[in-house]
Amino acid sequence: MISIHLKDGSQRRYDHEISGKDLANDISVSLGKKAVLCKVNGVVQDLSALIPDGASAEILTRESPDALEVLRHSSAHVLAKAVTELFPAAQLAVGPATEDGFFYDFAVEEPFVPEDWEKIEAAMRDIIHRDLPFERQVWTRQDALAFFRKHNEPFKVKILEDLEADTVSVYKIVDAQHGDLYDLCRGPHLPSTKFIGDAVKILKTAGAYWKGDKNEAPLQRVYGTVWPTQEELDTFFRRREEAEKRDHRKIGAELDLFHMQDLSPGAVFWHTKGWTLYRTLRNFVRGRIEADGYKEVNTPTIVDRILWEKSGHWEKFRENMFVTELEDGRTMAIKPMNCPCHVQIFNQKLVSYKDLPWRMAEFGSCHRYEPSGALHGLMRVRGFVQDDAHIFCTPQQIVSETRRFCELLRGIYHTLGFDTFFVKFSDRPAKRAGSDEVWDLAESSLMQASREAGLDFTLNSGEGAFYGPKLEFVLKDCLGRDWQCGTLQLDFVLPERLGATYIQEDGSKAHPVMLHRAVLGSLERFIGILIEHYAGKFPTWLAPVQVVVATITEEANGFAEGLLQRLRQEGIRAEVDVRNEKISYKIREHSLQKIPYIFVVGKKEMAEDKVAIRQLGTEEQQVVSVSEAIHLLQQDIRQGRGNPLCTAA
RNA sequence: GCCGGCUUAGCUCAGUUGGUAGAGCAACUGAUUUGUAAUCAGUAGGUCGAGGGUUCAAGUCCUUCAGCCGGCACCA
Repeated sequence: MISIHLKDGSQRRYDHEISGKDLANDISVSLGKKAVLCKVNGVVQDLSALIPDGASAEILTRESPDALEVLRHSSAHVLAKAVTELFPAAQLAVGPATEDGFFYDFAVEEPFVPEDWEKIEAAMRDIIHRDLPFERQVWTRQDALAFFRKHNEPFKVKILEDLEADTVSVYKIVDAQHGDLYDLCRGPHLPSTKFIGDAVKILKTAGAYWKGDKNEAPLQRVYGTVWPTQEELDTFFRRREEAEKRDHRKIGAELDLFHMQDLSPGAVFWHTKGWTLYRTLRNFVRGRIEADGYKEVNTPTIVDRILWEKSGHWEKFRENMFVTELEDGRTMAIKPMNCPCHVQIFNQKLVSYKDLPWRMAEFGSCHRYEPSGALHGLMRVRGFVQDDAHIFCTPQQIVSETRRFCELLRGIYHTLGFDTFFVKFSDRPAKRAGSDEVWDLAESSLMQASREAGLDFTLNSGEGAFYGPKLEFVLKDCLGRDWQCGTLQLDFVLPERLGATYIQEDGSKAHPVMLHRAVLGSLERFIGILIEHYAGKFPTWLAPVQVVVATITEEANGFAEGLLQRLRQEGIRAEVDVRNEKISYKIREHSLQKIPYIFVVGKKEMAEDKVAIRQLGTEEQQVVSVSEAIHLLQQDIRQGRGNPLCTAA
């Protein structure tokens, strides 16, 4: 006996075991054929699934949020069908739903070109309109193996060979006209292709490898997106356009913040305004960490390979390091990270347990020879500065230091305009240093510390650093995109490898625990994120130029210059515009440059020792005395964070 | 690094079937002294990413390399 709760509030009871077909008929009647899926005991199923006795089931339409993944997965199957219709030689690999769409991987003789996208999309629409049923079948693994071998689908065969189950479910898109498509799949799927609807679009194609391994077969991946309604599809594209408008590479050029060029791929030429932003951000973090008990240091950029061999980086990251041979035969590496250098400072004196925790910070300039294909504006560069620090402490201090770090991080993110972030816990990777016992201890310590710090985290299995487990702090920008920035890594390995010790209370020596941590990650990347988060409209305290004094006529030039001096004396980043141009022209130009304030001065203001203030994003003006104007500006700067101009799309 | 695409003036782009480059904005010069998102006129600006090849002739076709873009892989 099961009861089904329908969306319209009514309830249906069945006193016998029923099949999805019964259910579909029944629901079709009661919901006017809108039902496409059911949720049984919280799990989304298609209507062909049997519903066990005593199950609680709920009917879903394709518009239900629970059905979104199914909608996308079914679309991936239709994509597979479209491609096999157009390219009969294509072999199917896998095709899952993604965060905002789906893809399918194919082995094809010729890579897809953009002209193919339209053909594929048209074929998909045709399949959708032909309304072909999805039919679930259960086969023995042996039958499935035989079938896919016979039909020359080697990837499906590989999947089956790796499976242990005796039976597998196979979905068939029934198509008497052009041939059925059988795909190995757990499901669930929509009842038929028409339920996918018209809000579907092929986005792009890309190269990929079977199982993501470049030693395996090369594949062509076709990406698409699909939404329950056209409106949602439109919103999706509007969002992408908004993200494109905010692209830090575009805004960086428009606002004259920085440039990059072939001469040094993956390195930044910071222009004055960008560098001002950079220094402002760095000094802000510097102030926060100094207040939190960190001691800043600075270590060499070029260091003998011996150190990197000891730390283990040479073995693991040799290919990603810039290396130089000296005349005397020594091999030096440009430092890819700061930790081994910090240990050298730690090792320069005899450290007592009383000196711990020692919070050693560095705005460390690092260089990594990243693969050319990985470079992406400021987001992934070869030369960057980390807001790095290493906390040398005792095992007993791990919890309190973790908690302390989380508070620091929360405060910094808040001031920078990010209130939402989440945490990932990454445990031991396959390739690692240190014994399993050490890893057991490190993971449990960090886990406990995270809990006690009140962190809500998700597990990111196998993604830890080679020397220890890590926490990753991922923030969300005002477009809802995720950016991994902060990190806290627990390390029992490096102190031992590099011979770091301190004297314990009983006079014996012990290796300290090392916490690697960064809040922003890389200054370069974080500025990229800030640019996109604020769309270039930085809060006043961060803005490279905070105010422009703009004159209306030449007569006011002297007054404007005087005002400029006064503003600069107050520590305000001010510029003056005395060009022979109309005021509307100047307003337009400085507004496009996202200058937070324009102080307009003409004859009237000069006579009364006043300024007309115009704030970015508003059209009103306020005429106030010069001292009041400075006060208002300083108040805004002090207020720090916040920016009403940063609105989500 | 892999797959695909792209590279023409400072920027955004156009350039027909191969016949030695064009627009808008910016820049510069002059006029204009202006009241809150573009004043007018004129001038100048290009080894068409770099190298090699095909051709009477290459921005256009072929090829090698570099960089960039979108993914993949990588990310201490």
